[in-house]
Amino acid sequence: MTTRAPRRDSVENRAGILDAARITLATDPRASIDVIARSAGLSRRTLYGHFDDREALIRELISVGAQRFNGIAASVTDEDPRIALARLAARLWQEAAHVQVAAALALDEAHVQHTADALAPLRRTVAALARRGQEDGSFRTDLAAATLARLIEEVARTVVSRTDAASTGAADLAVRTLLSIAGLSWREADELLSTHPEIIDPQEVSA
Amino acid sequence: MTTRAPRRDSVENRAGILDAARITLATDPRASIDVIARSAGLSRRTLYGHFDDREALIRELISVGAQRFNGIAASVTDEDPRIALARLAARLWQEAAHVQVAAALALDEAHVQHTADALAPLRRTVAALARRGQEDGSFRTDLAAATLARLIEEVARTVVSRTDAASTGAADLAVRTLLSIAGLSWREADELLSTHPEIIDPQEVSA
DNA sequence: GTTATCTTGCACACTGATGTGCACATTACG
DNA sequence: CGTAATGTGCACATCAGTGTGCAAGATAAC
Repeated sequence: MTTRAPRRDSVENRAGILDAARITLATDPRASIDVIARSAGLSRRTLYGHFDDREALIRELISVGAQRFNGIAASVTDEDPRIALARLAARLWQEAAHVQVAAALALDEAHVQHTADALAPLRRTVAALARRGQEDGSFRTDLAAATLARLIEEVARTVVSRTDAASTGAADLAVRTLLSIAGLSWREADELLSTHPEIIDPQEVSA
Repeated sequence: MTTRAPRRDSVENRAGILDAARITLATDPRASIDVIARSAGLSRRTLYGHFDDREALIRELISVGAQRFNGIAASVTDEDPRIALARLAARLWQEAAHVQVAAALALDEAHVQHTADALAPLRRTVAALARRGQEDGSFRTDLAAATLARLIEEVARTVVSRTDAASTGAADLAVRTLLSIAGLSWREADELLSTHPEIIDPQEVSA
């Protein structure tokens, strides 16, 4: 009665489905199961062997993605809220492939709740950042901290989902936009990014 | 063979359907024909008497809304690009009821093209504004004019569609956000709005 | 090489939505 | 009032998508 180990191809296929779903749903959040399965090189029937439901597939996608995000949020420890925000935006941007689905699914009425729950840690990070930024005078204070945090989230989602991730300078644009929203003048943001070039292009550290 | 004049109730019902569609689709861009018809107090069958198609209904919705928008864009004639942008944002915001559908439909893959075409004049206005703002040094110059214009559009759409239009200060938030995106520091935006309170609250002119 | 595990195609039942035809009732218009 | 124009309910055909059952074939694990 000793259960056999799961087959290698099976495990790969499951991962393949998640990849395909990530890519496909980023463009069209309501792509059919068939399209997803085909784009993973599998049959629709097989997909149902790996996931009970469309729901199940999407929930897993969200959960896995959210973990990634929350991990990134936790990894940003800069004292200066301006730098922290910039770095957070840049790191999330590097995860573009993963971010886009999240951005698309976050608007889907059916998954709003799950997404919100899964991203709670990230949201807390942003909220704390907004508060700190206001306290030390580097962020705008014409909006309540909560409002500012919300605004940052929404604009981040927009920039991520409505920008061609491949285009050059996209990460730069995203970071600058968020700093503007936080209340920095564009010159200030510009100066900040000149002083810390590694934020946008991590490879430049040693250059 | 002389055709009779169209019945009054018929005309009213047609308008009622458009209203209902505007309200319903703003929340859920893929609401069914049945839901729209019912919410207009009519039967699904009747709706098909007024519009050939779901397509036809939506296209008319977009066309009518776009005319409104373009009209507003044309009405903003301030010399100062900062004030022009603020006023444009505020006026569009007052049209919240109409704006929300447009914002929702603009993302719908099936109608992107039509929406884009219909809103071309508004888009041109924004583009010109971005250019002028950069030339006279009041807007940011770290982004190309075209990029800035695009960014303004996208953020505007986000703010409009993701804000509770009824909440107090929502218009204020929208205007401030767009000025930030344009490159103004929040203090500058704050000062601008203090100097021109009529931008956000047109009733205050005589107060 | 056996065998359990996977994949596949096909048929099927089900659902929600679209668009149409038609007969009947209702109502505004002249 | 008479009539054309509208609204309504119902049946129907169609379509796309979901999820399941099953038998046959392929293949990785042991």
